[in-house]
Amino acid sequence: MYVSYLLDKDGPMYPGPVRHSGGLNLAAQNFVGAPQYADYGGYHVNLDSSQSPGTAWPAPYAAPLRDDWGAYGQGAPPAAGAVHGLNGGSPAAAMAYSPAEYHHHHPHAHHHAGPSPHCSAGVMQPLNAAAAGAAPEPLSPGGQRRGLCEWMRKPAQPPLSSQVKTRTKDKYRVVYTDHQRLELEKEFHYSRYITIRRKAELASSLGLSERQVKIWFQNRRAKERKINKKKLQQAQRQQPPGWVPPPPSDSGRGGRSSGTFENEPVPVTEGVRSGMNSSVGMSF
DNA sequence: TTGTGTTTTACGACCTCC
DNA sequence: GGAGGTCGTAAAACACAA
Repeated sequence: MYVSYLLDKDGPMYPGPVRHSGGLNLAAQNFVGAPQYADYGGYHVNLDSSQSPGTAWPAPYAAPLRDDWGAYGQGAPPAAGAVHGLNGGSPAAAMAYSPAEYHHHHPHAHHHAGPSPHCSAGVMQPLNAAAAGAAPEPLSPGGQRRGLCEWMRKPAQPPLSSQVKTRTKDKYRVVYTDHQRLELEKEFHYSRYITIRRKAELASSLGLSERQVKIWFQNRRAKERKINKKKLQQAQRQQPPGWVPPPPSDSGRGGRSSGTFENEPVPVTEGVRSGMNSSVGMSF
């Protein structure tokens, strides 16, 4: 699950439909060895502090910060491939990046143990091909898959009036591009709680508002909780009678540090809130 | 084509922490 | 008081079976 839903989807992009039927040849698309994501629920915190936080991300993140609805309609992500399209070389070169690279670009990357799935995978979309007007990917055998780099070909358009919506309007939600979702998933994979800095960077690079990024992470955590809950229920059904499930890790609503996950890093955002638990979630 | 179920954005309410 | 957390939910987008 998790990123896999992106990978096996890769359907039409915004503003078109996003999902497509059936799990398709995702590995060949964006990742090598995409199944590594399958268990990133096993994520845990790596306190190895030898990984010094990187500095601010390089120049590709030049897209202006937007807020809220103003972000909609940014069809094409930044040509630089936003987060990980690192160089201007061949697509393959652009797609590949090493854990070291990741650490360089992800100040908080040291939160994560071991090589990153998608780092080790080492293959990403040829992000920087966008500017070159990459040719569409071949269709999947199922014929429903649209081009992998579909989003690349979408011109940056001003928000249509129909895209600038409030909830009270007839159409109030947009569908994120696969690229946006992929980058968000990647970030989530590295840390379930995004820092303020990373949120700003990601929002800028993806053409989303910080609010959207924040809400995406909230929803993503909720999704994971839902999945974990389902797994737990299934496990309970398989337990012998009398088996007592572990107590819930937390309760309640709200609260910045009330983390409800087992093994959940403390929700920390940025050093701004200096008094926060710095042992886990805070890296700088 | 349509009905139904699931997933994805987005929000409000409520909470905790600074 | 503000920021950001969870929880619950609305509604669009989508998948899929009939």
